[in-house]
Amino acid sequence: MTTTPARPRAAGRPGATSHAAIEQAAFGLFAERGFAGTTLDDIAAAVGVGRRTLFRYYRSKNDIPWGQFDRTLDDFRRILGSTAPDLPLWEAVHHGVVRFNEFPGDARPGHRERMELILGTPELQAHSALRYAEWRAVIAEHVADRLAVSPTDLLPTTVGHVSLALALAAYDAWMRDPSRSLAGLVDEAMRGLRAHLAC
Amino acid sequence: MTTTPARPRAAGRPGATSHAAIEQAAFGLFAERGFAGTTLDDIAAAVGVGRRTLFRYYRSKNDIPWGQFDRTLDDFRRILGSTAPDLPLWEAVHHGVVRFNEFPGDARPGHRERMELILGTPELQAHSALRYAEWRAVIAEHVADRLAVSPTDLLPTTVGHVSLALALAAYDAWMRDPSRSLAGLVDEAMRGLRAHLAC
DNA sequence: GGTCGTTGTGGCCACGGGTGCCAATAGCGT
DNA sequence: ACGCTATTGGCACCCGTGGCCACAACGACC
Repeated sequence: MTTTPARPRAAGRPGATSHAAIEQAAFGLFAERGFAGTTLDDIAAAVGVGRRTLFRYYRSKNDIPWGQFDRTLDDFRRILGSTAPDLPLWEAVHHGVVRFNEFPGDARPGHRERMELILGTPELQAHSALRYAEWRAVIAEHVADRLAVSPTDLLPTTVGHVSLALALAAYDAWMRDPSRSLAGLVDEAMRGLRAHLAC
Repeated sequence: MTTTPARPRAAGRPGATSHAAIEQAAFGLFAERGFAGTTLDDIAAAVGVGRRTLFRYYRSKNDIPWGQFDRTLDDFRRILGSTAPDLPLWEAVHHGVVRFNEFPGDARPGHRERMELILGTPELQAHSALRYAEWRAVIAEHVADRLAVSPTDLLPTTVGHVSLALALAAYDAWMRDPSRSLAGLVDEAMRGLRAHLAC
């Protein structure tokens, strides 16, 4: 009889904050005092919430700059899944990576600020390895699917690692030259690699 | 008149332990109770030294499994420097990476144990990103040298990232199948990549 | 063999991230 | 009004890390 709501239904005490509110407060403080110079107490105070509560929204301090990356990975899966199946595999994957890194003009500054923080802070560089592993797995699964092999085989994991390599090289360059487009840099990195390997 | 000793001369109180002793004790405990399950107090007690002293030998707990990687990087630099200058660049780099990962038979078990720990422990996977960056820089410098460009240009950094990608894919496979040779896997990863990119 | 400079040691303390526990809270449906 | 339930947030505690500093042990030199 109940209309079986899609969402599990909202019962119990309402949340005191949101991911968006936390990230906004946190990024403000990071910009002011640096990542290491900002304590979780600072952030909690700025959000107006208990320190303990922060851990209910993010697993760790290091996770805050990444936001809800899980969702982003779902998008990535969808992008790869919608590439033309008759495109050569390497082009499909490359295309997916390029599209994944295309941001609408107004989302740019935010994304850049986020990546500057992540790529410029050693603790975060290290932590990011864990996020990258999830990203690589998405690629490996797509490659394994198209080749009908296991995602843990050498080729799918290799393509995952190499795709990440190109993306990170592009980000490195983007940090040095903000005027370039990220997608263009990923493209250029791929062209450079193919020339390097004498394709 | 003094024979101007190469080493700066040993004065002052002698060290109470050594890197080797610490690593041996630490690896034993890690194998027993896991990395996270081993505290620095445990290690210090096992070595018979104050906890504070451990930080004089390693910058952090995470650095213990990596040993003195700086030295290893010096070797790597030497290996790359001694590749034939008439070899195509990509082959020279690839060759260097392969040789860097060739271990004499008796060094194998130790190296494998070390890498199993590093690659199988999330905290260490994350921390390793910092070591990898140094490793990549060695490659980027070599490539930049041979091409007479800056090490921060897109191509050198791309080659650095991609070389690391191949090495890590090979290590992933090695973890799954210890019977394969690491060098052979790096080689196979490269062949797979070139085929993938239709070289 | 005492004194001095040098170098490594290790205890103490403070800070900050992270976790388990649990009582308090605030909406919902009945 | 009452219970149900999800969320909050305080408290205690562990552990890695770094600053500080007194102290130990050696070589050198007188």
